[in-house]
Amino acid sequence: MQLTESFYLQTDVVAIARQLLGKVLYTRINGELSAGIILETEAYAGITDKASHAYGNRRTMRTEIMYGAGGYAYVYLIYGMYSLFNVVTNKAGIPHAVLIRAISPFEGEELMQKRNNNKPLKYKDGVGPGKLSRLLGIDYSMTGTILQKNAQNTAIWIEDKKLIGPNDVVKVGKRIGIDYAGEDADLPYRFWIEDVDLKVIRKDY
DNA sequence: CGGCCGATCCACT
DNA sequence: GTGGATCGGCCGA
Repeated sequence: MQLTESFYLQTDVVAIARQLLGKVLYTRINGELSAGIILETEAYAGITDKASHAYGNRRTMRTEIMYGAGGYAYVYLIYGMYSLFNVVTNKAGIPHAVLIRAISPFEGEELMQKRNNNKPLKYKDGVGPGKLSRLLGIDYSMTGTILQKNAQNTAIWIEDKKLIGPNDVVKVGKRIGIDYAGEDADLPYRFWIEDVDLKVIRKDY
């Protein structure tokens, strides 16, 4: 049920990005649980990918976590105010990662509403990499967290709850906001669910 | 609904 | 000193 180390150690980051659709991303922050169904992802293929922070084998303190083994969180701050959550993949030494771009609230909705300025949750509130981090309580200080449920007060992990139905269609397209990446900006590394069955779960939003 | 633009701060040069 | 894997408010249509 919980995704194990071997899932994250797979070598095809694009395939992993696709497989993460429909999985459930959990956070327990200071003991409080919340979770969302992953609706949109992007693959970042390491040193050969001009859109990746690790392009050209660039190693800095910020990107170092991507050079470790898969199964850890790479979280970074952008535009001074948004924490973007990535899943590190592949074996140690290969800095691949998957950016999670959208979720649909699944568990802990009252808590997420509190994090949403106490405004009732709408579908759009989980769509966008900065927004889903806010709903789940993820911030950039959590970079390096292992993606396994454990006894800690604060943890991040992903479960497969078999939520994908026969009518859920996976769409593929270019990644967002990476115009600087030249020809790599056109790679079909973004995946999202054009959902039919999943809509049942989020019909209240 | 689409385009424009300011917010805000850390890592990197 | 610079600029970003974004967001939301404002504007006009």
